[in-house]
Amino acid sequence: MSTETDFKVTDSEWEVMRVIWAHGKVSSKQIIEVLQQKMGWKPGTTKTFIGRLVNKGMLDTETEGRRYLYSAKVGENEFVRHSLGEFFSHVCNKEVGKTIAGVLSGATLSHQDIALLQEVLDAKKEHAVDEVPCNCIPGQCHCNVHHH
Amino acid sequence: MSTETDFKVTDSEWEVMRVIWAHGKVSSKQIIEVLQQKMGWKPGTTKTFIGRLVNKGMLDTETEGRRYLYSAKVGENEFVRHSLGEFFSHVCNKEVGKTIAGVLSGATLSHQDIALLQEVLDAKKEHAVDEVPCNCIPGQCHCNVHHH
DNA sequence: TTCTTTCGTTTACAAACGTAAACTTGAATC
DNA sequence: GATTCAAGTTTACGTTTGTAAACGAAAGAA
Repeated sequence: MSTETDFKVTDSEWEVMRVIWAHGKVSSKQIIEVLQQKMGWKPGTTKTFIGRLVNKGMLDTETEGRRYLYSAKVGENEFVRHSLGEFFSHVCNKEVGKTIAGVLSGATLSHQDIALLQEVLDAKKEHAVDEVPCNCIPGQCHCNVHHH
Repeated sequence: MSTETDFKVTDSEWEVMRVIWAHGKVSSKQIIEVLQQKMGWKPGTTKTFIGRLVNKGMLDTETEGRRYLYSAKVGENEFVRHSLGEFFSHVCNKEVGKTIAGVLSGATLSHQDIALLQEVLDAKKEHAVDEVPCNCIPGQCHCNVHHH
């Protein structure tokens, strides 16, 4: 029963979050409907995830008569950004650029996206370094293998 | 005891994988050492994770005398790319560009990285679309909320 | 050859997760 | 008012994960 937002949700819970983010404020009934469609979940299943998300402190609840209206305590963008950051903690800093280039090349992008990316990239050009320092411990990445 | 590579590892197992990728081919002793350092894991803990990775079909084992030398069945890049793809399955296609721009702006990049990214971006410019189609089901993203 | 070290395998066990039914309680209906 | 419905809460239960000790067998040391 932590009151803290620990920012850690499972894949299933993420499905629930997306419905909530999409609506902003939504009843369990609606969440259940959407996920019954997409995931084939029984109402009870969705109820469990909603409950767990409330416990994890990811959701705010607003009483509407007898029922609750759920809303997210953390915005979707912020959440995605945070999770991506966690993801990249598994990757050597030296590789981040290439990794991003990888996703980029696989993504479908609009002209607007490209303009935005170009902008960000241009800004980056200003502070580019000659070599990104490796942030891994010895033995956990190629930059720093302890060859016996 | 699946023999299939299911490409799904936990955070802890990922730590083990990184050591293996870094070395290419490595003994459990070395893995244990590295992770005792980084994670403070007891040898038994690391052994468990190695065993589970073998079961999951993520590792190849080569007998060297009595011991094993472990190596990854899947390359780190391929794996990271795959995992990132899974990650983005939680995000509306429409948002992918902005999301990438987000990580990009937070990353430390080398001149080389930037050159590569510029290249990829330029290539993307050719096939940019006017609007990225939303790939979400109704009710799970802003593009497609079912307003009652 | 016996003792000890080493390394893979088994077993352990609590917490988290996926999946869901059962229960409770206030509300709406007959 | 009794019955039914709807929604949140409890309980359930098998699997996965985190964390590790115990065990067994082979290899090296004495």
